[in-house]
Amino acid sequence: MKKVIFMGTPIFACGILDALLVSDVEVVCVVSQPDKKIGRKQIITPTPLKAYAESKGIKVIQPVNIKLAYDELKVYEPDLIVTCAYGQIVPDSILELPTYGAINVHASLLPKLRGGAPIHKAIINGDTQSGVSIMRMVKRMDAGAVMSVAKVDIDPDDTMLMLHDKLIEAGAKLLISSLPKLFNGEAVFIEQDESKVTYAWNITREEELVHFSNPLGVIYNQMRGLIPNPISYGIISNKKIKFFSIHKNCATVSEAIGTLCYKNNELCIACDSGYIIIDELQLEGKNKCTAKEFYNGAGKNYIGKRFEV
RNA sequence: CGCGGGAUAGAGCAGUCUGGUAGCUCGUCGGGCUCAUAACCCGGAGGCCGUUGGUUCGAAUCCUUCUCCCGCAA
Repeated sequence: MKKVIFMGTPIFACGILDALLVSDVEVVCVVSQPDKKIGRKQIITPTPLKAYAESKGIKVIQPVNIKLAYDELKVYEPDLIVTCAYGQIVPDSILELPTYGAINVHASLLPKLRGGAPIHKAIINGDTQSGVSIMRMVKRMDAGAVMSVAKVDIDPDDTMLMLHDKLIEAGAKLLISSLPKLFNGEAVFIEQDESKVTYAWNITREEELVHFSNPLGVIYNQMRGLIPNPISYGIISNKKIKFFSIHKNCATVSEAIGTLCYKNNELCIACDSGYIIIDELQLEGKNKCTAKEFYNGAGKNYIGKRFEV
């Protein structure tokens, strides 16, 4: 059996690791980012991949800097390195360690959406199709030659989570079907067209703020592209409201843009060509709740007021 | 001790500043109306007001101890 070292960090990587575990290779070691302090209490939390790998009884190492892990990885005499959203640049010395080199599973149709947030950005951009790509790792981020691709359709109402799950499934299948080709030399690597490169950098705080002066479709894409993480928000009466679950309703709008209204038992926000209807939300300082709960309580005071646009 | 909001009926909240009968919108249960309803009308049940100690004739309310939740910042 071929010996594989797997590198990754978030939940997405867990699904890809699963594919390796059911395929005809031996995962000798998992590399993940160091445990980080998370949340208000700064509790040290293992990465999702670390927790998952350990539950499967796989050795996990977490170098602060991957460059320093060369000797540790070398002893495994790997045949292949597979990465997926690891989060550190892996140096050439390590990439050249395995017989078959190093490949990466990336959640976009390269050369589009290189970077750390390809799933979010695909939806925010309003794309109708995305996918996963498996490519050779090189020094530049997500820039290596591509050996296989699987396309996935994005439905108009998909959230980031829905697309995320579709891409895990597609990525897992793609990896399983790609490994044999790689090992028997049938794999064909095609360089990316550098003229068509786009980037999907990590979401910034500013990108989470909804501007209701934007077109309805833009707002809707932004909101669903950030569900369930990191979640979009608006500001009303100097309070922050996070939008956890929403849908939209195209209609003629009589209220001023950004007005919070209650119509037909639904909590909605007036936009240019329709309403964003809120199903679940969270007011700053409060717990997440349904629109109805919000309306029964504190929310009534906000009806008729306007979000900052 | 990073900054701030919060804990009141099954849920979401008001009441706290200015101490004096526990309230609102829902849900739930019962009854009524209706061809019918998640609609409407009437009625009921359901609270140690987060925890500790104090002030007071009297505390959800003022002072105090602790616990937990949330937004931000990292």
